[in-house]
Amino acid sequence: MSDIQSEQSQHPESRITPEPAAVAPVALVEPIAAIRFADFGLSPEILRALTDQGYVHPTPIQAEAIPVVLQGRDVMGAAQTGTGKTAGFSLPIIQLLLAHANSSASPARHPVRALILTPTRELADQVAENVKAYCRHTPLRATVVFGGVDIAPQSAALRSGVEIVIATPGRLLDHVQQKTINLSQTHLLVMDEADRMLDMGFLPDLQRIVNLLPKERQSLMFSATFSPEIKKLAASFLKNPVTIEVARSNATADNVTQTMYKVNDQTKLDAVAYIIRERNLKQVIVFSNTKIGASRLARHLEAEGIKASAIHGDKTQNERMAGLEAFKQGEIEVLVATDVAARGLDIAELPCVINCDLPYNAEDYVHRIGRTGRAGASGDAISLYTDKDERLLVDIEKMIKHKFVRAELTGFVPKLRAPERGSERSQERERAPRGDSSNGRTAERSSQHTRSAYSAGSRKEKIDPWFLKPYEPSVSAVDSAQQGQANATTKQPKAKVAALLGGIPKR
DNA sequence: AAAAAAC
Repeated sequence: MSDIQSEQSQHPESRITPEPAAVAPVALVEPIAAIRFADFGLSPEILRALTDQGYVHPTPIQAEAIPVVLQGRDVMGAAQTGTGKTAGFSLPIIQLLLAHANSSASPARHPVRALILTPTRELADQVAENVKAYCRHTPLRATVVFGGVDIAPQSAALRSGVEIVIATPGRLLDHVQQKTINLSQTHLLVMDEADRMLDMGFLPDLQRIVNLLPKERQSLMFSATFSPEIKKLAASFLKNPVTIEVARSNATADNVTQTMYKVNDQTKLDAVAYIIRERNLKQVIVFSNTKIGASRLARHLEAEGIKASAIHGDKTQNERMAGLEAFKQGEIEVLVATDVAARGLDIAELPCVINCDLPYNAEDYVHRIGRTGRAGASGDAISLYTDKDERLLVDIEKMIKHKFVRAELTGFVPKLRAPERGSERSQERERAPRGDSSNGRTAERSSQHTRSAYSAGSRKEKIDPWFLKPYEPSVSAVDSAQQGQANATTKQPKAKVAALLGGIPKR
């Protein structure tokens, strides 16, 4: 570590040298030449689909996961962002469905046999595209189901018969209620971004869905981040699981250069514009912690002549999808996003990610910067922080087990502006454009899932040096209240989770 | 603290 420190203090912007890993870093991403997909006994149809896409050798997570899933085992899989987790679970699932003929005498010739859950609609869409490509030469059919779009075509697709459904939780339950989907034959469950799916906000819906599945089933969980607490919760959904870790959980991708710039709250937006100009960035995602902040930053960049667009949960689904697509097509240089875009999204060769705000959850930092440096490519992650963010910064350092160099943004001259009156927030609310969101559902939705009482609480003020303590991450909202206190009791949050699970009303 | 996820 000490050599890393000194190296960085000489070159404040130099890359964060990764900790010596058990395996050479690149080996965690690079396909393994000694193994071929054909070695796993995958059907010729699947192999043909892989050949279509030019895939011959599996990545390490794929090499480890595929045989284990084929054996019928439950899996808890951790691998860094951009290392091929999707294929790691999709390929063996497809193989299992092909190998075990449908034994159901159900009137539907194609009962749903595998369910893949994701935390965002765009990710569901992306995973579905992948799965469909892998199924292309097989008789299996896959469809995607998520909210914010017309339900009728989804119902039609489900009626026509599909073996694999990729879904976000809310709309899936909607289909359950409307009886357009039957999960009684669904013996395969995958939770993508599993730690997020087990977050307090998702857990009730998740529990309802799991209750609809056969007890005899195979369950798989994948993510780049698993806190110890979430691991325990995850285990309660798994039966004698095999843990697959091709790198330490919570590790950032090794090939991403991470930079931390201290900035002033008032000049943040200028700082982002400055960085984009200075580095001549033509393709960058900028993360904001709030929907309002994302919209405001996008407007600011546009005013600066930078082609930008915001995506967040108050945009219509059409706007979200159009924004993402425009960004992928290069029509937009900057995609300003909330954490709706933090996880899973695979944007080819994205060179850079900027955190305009440090994320509240350290885990999200790993996922956000994981949008760059995928599939072995190199990437840049630039984060802005203010003096109020020191605690968040330390949380991130503890989790990824790296200490950042706190750099200054030199040569940066913020624009002068008329001083604002009143709180920034209330002003922004007044200024928030109507059309920015609204299909009219927004207010309704935000009030509908009430904030849980568990999210209340405060962090401790004083912190010990991070390197003296083992990593004790936040479990989303579950124990954020407790984690601040020294020797946080783990009993209490667990009891709360149990109470919540037990207290979920049946629909 | 916030965001996400059904209508």
